[in-house]
Amino acid sequence: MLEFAILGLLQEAPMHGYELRKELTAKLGAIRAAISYGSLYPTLRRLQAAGWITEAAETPATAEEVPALTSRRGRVVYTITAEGKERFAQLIAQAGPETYDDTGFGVHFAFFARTDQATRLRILEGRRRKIEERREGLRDVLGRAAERLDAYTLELQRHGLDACEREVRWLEELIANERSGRAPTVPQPGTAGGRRENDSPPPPGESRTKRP
Amino acid sequence: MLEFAILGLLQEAPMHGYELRKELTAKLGAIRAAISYGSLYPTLRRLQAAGWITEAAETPATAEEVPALTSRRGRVVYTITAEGKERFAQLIAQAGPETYDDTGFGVHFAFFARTDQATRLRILEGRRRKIEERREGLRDVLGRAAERLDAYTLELQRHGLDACEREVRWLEELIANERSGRAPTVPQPGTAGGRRENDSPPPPGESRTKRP
DNA sequence: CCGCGATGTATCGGTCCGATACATCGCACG
DNA sequence: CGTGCGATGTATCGGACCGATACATCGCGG
Repeated sequence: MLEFAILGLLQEAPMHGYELRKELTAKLGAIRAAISYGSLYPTLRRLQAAGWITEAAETPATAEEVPALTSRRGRVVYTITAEGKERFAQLIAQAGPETYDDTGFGVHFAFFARTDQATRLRILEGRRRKIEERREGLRDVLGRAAERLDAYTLELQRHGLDACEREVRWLEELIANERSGRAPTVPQPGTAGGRRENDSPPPPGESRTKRP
Repeated sequence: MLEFAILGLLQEAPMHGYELRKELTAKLGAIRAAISYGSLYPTLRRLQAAGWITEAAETPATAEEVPALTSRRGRVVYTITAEGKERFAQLIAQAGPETYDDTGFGVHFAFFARTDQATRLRILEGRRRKIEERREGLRDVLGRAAERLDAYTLELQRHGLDACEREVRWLEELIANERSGRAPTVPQPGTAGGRRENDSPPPPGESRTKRP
């Protein structure tokens, strides 16, 4: 998961670790708290060893020398390689079961702008299926095993069930949107939120095959 | 977290691993998928080493012998000890930061029936605070950094923000309920669930008269 | 009689987290 | 003028938890 997110982010710009974490936190803030350095740095090292990214110590630039004295520990800037981009595309294409759990889906969704429509659709439907299963499980418990559980546990299940139903509806909207027309956002029916100039999406297809 | 949940469950009845997992899945189904055996068994071993639980191989009962031949691997039944109950009470009392993250809160909430009202209130308020912070973070991103993010990422944030607002409202209700009156459930107008002598939660624990 | 799904115990490698350590920089406050 | 403090920045270590896997028994239907 982290590998996927890092590869995705580095396609937008080279970054150093701290920056990467901030961007990651901003982009994934809705689904997970904050990436830990204890996973970030080892993963960066792993990616580098695999050849997906390269790391380069930031040079003091035009400043002649003065490397002595406090031996300033320079920031390490990571850049994605061609193989890394390939790897990212491959990770998008193959959707394993982990693609549909909470974190996996969230991360994939966050990079939908770099995902082709067919894959988007596939992931959305897989996620819906998974949530529907969870929903059925909760309904079962609330129906059949209700008297075995205490009031607090039941309340928790009810809240979870509600969240499931809500997410299924959200996914339905996204799927419908994705199928007919390629609008990326769900139009908010109730709350008339301003800015409707957003209906024309920036991603007409994924790859802005950027020319270097 | 797993330690907490196991200790809590084993206070209701002794169980073997498979059963434990099923009960755990039923009780926590709203917040996490399913406990893996890869964490369950090592944790049981750890708890046993610490003296919180004891394990006993299920004897073939009255069946004289026949231990030979296929050497049936008996089920291992785990029972909580007095020290284990003490440990559980201690884990309830001390609320660290992990008590308020998604999983931690869910597990604590699932055992609210064994938690005193003051602690329940403290946990609910801590959780609310945490969710409010997450909500503010999302609002910030949606407000200030909106143009830096693509439409899909924004939609994800919106959905997350909605979930936060909903959870805060849910917590508010629970807190209000907890404060005035000791009703364990949000007043569900429709379902008149019998037994209202339940207003005093079972702190003495020990309810299920399990008879082998 | 044979497979297959449920029951049941257990390990291994790997991902990720939380705590911790250490170092630099700019700025507000006394 | 210094002094501390929060943001920036890199990095490691132990531990929690997961997913895959292995193996064994049991009842049931084909």
